[in-house]
Amino acid sequence: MTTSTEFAILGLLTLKPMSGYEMRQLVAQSIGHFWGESYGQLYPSLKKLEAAGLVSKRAEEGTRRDKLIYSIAPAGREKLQQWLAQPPKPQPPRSELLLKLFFLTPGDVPTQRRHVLAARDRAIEELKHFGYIAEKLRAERGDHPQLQQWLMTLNFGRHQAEARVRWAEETLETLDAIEQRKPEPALANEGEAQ
Amino acid sequence: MTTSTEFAILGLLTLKPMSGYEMRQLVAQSIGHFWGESYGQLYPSLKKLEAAGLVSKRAEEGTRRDKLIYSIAPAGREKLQQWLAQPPKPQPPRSELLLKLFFLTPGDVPTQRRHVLAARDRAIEELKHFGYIAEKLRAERGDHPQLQQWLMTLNFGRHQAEARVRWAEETLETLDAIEQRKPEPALANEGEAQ
DNA sequence: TTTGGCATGTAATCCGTTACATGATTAG
DNA sequence: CTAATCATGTAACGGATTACATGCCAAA
Repeated sequence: MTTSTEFAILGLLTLKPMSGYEMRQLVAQSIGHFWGESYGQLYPSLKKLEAAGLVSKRAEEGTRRDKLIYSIAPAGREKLQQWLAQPPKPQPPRSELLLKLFFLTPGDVPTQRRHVLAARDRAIEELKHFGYIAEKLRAERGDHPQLQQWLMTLNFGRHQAEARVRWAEETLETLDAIEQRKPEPALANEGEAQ
Repeated sequence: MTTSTEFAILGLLTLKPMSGYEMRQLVAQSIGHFWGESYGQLYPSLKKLEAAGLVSKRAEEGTRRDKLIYSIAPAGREKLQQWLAQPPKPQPPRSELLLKLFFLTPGDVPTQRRHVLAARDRAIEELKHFGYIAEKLRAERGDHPQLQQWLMTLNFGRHQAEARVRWAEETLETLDAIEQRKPEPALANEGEAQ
């Protein structure tokens, strides 16, 4: 069986032959916003792929420690193509943010606000980041045949982030309205004037 | 150590005492769009929570097999409150859809279209579902103190789904434009008329 | 009578991160 | 000299799903 991590590796190797170390770097820069891979996953997977004849390895001696450069083999290309054509399986969602908002005490509006605000700020940061990457791609790789696809995935992230900002702003208004309705959570030393 | 699954359980038990089986059902209906739990996770976690004194168990004999009803203990409530106030940790994203779009052959626009279209349809379905749930909640639980929070989490899902629809529509246009630019992938028996 | 829902649980397995181990090279 | 980066790997652990095992009751 071939896992999605292994297919991700095969995909990366269609860009160019590279080492496990380079892969990790490239993942972080290019597909980091929708995919992650750790060394603990990469190196064993590369061994498996080599054993299965889907990639080939050669050593490149450099000034530092020798690199092990992997290339995708014809069999690997074929398997990858088949996989790419299959309908992607949706990953099960798991949002601690929503879990916390769902279960917080209704009266504890301040904590709800804090969480929503933090989420909004994160989304805004992401938005900036996406804009920056898109710029850079268009400038430096404007001729690459896969540029459109890269921009598609970036756009996905952008739309998602924009949605989170809108949601957060809307939710903050709701929370404000709630706080207006019951101004004070009845502290012990208040309401004495009455 | 207490995991997020265990906190989810504690959260559920603030709604009402219930059995592991009921939890599974309730999760699927209420927080299913942002959280999942399986029996293989629930039952062992309940044991752990009971051993830690965070929940209490009693048997309820009914007409069917005896149910084991769990309630949240004061210590559990306290731990939960602390956890709810901590900033939620974002889950690492992993989207097979984007991975496939990223690595597909640039010329293979039909497959890209298929994936994007399927994603759009799924998002539209979700949208309907969210609308239905929101209606139902407002109608049947219009008085519940946590209604606003439930609607917040639903709204999150709605915004995300709307964003996916927008993204898909935009992307489909891009793909159409690409297909226009190179009308035919040069099939063997075409262009003969020339 | 047999299917499906109620009900609890365990075992196998997968997928993934983190920490650890090692060691060379380079920049400050 | 020392911290960071390059570079490869393993081991431990964690978190979660799936499949399996069991069995009762109700409805078709």
